Amino acid sequence: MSQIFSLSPSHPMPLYAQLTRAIRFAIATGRLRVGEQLPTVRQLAVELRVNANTVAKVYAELERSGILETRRGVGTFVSASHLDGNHREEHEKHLKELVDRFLEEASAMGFSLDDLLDQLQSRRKKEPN
Amino acid sequence: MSQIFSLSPSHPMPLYAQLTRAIRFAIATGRLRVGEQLPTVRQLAVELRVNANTVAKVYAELERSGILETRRGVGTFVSASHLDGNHREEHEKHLKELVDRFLEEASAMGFSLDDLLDQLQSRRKKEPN
DNA sequence: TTACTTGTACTAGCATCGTAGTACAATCCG
DNA sequence: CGGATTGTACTACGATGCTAGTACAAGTAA
Repeated sequence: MSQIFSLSPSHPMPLYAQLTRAIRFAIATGRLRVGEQLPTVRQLAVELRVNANTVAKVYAELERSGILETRRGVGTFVSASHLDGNHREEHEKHLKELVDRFLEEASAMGFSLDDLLDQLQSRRKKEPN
Repeated sequence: MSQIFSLSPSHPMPLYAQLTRAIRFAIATGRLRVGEQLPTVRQLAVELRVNANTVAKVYAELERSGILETRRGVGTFVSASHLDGNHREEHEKHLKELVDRFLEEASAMGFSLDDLLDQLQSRRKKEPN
């Protein structure tokens, strides 16, 4: 179990945000499965050369989001609750919010909804450009 | 010419960013037309209850982006250059970058490209929801 | 030239935020 | 019980970033 996640201290995005995103991504893509245990806060802190508190904050935040569960003295695990209907609704809401922000930013840059759709469509097959 | 732009000091987005976006938006939507003069840095600073430097920074940044032109002792104006081919290419590049960030964030949240497309498609006619 | 208007440079203060350090609390397991 | 392991609370430091203040520079117009 080496090199689970990787952080870039030089990157402008704060460490805790990088880690949050990495964990979410790992779960979303199935690299971390429901019920699986995550590394200990101290363990992960050492591996990532980061303070234990930073990891703890991330775990706590993800628990509030309902995608992790933590039991003291035992560890932190991938929760199953993010699969049920209630959380899927929340998830949908987050998608809407993300798209809202996206549209706002785009329109401030002078792009129309169709510009965005075109650009997104062009990503369907080919990665490059 | 009152209430050109409006800023929310309480909003988490910094004032300069709010103003930048507002100006870009005004130009993109035609509320500010090519060649039109913007308020003086001091004028606008007073109206928005903001320091003149804040406005100046925004004007300077927008000039670097090529969408404003400023002449000392005269004022600041909407540039015409953002219409020509060269700048349209830059603009296209920015769209790609925006979409890149968007896709990254979305995938970290577990959404697929198709999820995004669906959500965007549903915005085509109706605003609500 | 001189007074006036415009944008600009430089600085400092202030707030916010991210991270680390240290000490604490809950749980497990022998 | 008692040691070990887990997550947690609290604090403080450092860095960054935003904004304001003040003084300056460049251009205009009489």
